[in-house]
Amino acid sequence: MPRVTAAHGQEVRLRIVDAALHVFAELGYHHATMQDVVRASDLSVGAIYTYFSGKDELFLACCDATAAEVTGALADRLTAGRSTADKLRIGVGFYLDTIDGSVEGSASTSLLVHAWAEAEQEPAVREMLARRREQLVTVARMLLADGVAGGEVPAWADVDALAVGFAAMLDGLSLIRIEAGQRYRRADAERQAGAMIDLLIGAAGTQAPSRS
Amino acid sequence: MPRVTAAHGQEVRLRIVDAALHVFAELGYHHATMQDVVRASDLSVGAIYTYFSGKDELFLACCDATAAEVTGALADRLTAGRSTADKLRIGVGFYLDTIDGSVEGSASTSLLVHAWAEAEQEPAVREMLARRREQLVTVARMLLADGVAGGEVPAWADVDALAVGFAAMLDGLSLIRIEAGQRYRRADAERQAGAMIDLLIGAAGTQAPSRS
DNA sequence: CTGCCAAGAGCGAACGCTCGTTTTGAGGAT
DNA sequence: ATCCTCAAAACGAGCGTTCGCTCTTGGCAG
Repeated sequence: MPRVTAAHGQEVRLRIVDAALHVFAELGYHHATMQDVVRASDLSVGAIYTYFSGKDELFLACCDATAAEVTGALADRLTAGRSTADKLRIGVGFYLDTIDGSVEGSASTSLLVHAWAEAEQEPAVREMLARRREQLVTVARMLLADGVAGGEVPAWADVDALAVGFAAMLDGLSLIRIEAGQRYRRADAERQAGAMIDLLIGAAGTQAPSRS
Repeated sequence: MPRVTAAHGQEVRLRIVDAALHVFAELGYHHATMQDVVRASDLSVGAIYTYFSGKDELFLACCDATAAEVTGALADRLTAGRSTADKLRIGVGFYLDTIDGSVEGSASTSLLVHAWAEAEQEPAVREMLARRREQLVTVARMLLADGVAGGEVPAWADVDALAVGFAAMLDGLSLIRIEAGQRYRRADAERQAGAMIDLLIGAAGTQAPSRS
């Protein structure tokens, strides 16, 4: 019979994940040590090992936590947009927020890039990324399909392909953010994604180009 | 006065980099050990340390080597295209080749993703990535500017922003490739990038959309 | 052309250190 | 008194790197 309630257990788990999130995001998976997590969480080694089997499981829990949080919040924000172009811009804005870490509990990009690096070695990480991808692409596809239905996006557009391409661009922008370091300006990223959206909207009502 | 020729030194250096390239690409920067590199190169620990000051310098040399090789080969291939759409498609095709490792001496994506992960901790890695980015974007910008001049790309397009966005999408596709693992199909990636190109070409001759 | 010799390339066992994990014992709630 | 949780010390594996030795090389004297 456990001496503490199950709720308390969840609370401690959350506290650990939250601490680990910041540590992993700042130092990266490999440079971060369990001691760092211990310090950040104000707990002890033993406590962490009673809740997580090891560093890798902890890392996975962090990734899962952010991914869930982010996709949930995205759906909320999208309801605010009226036109498809609006919603796309809101979506981009939100994604850039998560990059900055402005979204509650997510230093998401700094974390994700380490997940991608680990993905080749750790199937569990890869699966987590694949789930995230599916959610991201699904949202994009919905938005684009609505746009086609409303005549805002050209009818000949390959919606499935564009959705993936769009999602890819967003992740690519987050890589650029890393490369830019201090020089990163959010407005630049917004303009770059916006240019793509303009292309989408601007091509509405045209004929499909011939593949020469 | 060196006891061996400078040419021989370069040869050994190349041999080490080549071996390290494969090891890093397969295992990742952190999981790869110097012993792995030693085995792959058929040399000894000492030999490697006479040519490189440490693991990090070796990794950087690998990144530099692929980046240089890739951008060089890209310029070659682009001369084959006639229209801007053609050249863009060739560029995309080439990029996807480097992802597959079809391009000589580059398992480039598997390597780059580890570079991105390290970039936050290692300024030298970040600078290397920034250089690569500049070259990539420059090529894209040139292509797009030509397209505008030739009327293939809408005159109102924000060429600078689109060039960055396009480059971002390519890197994003390589992340998707990692996520997909075995399920990756090159044709899919070609279609996704192609859809973006179609958008660009399809919007030619239109008016700029109003920012509602 | 031939043999000699220092300089430095190549080698790999050993080192020291870090870090993930385990273990043990104290503390507190029941 | 007892059981559970947590803290902290200790462990041991694995890593990058060093260092002293051996072997090879290429200029050079004869």
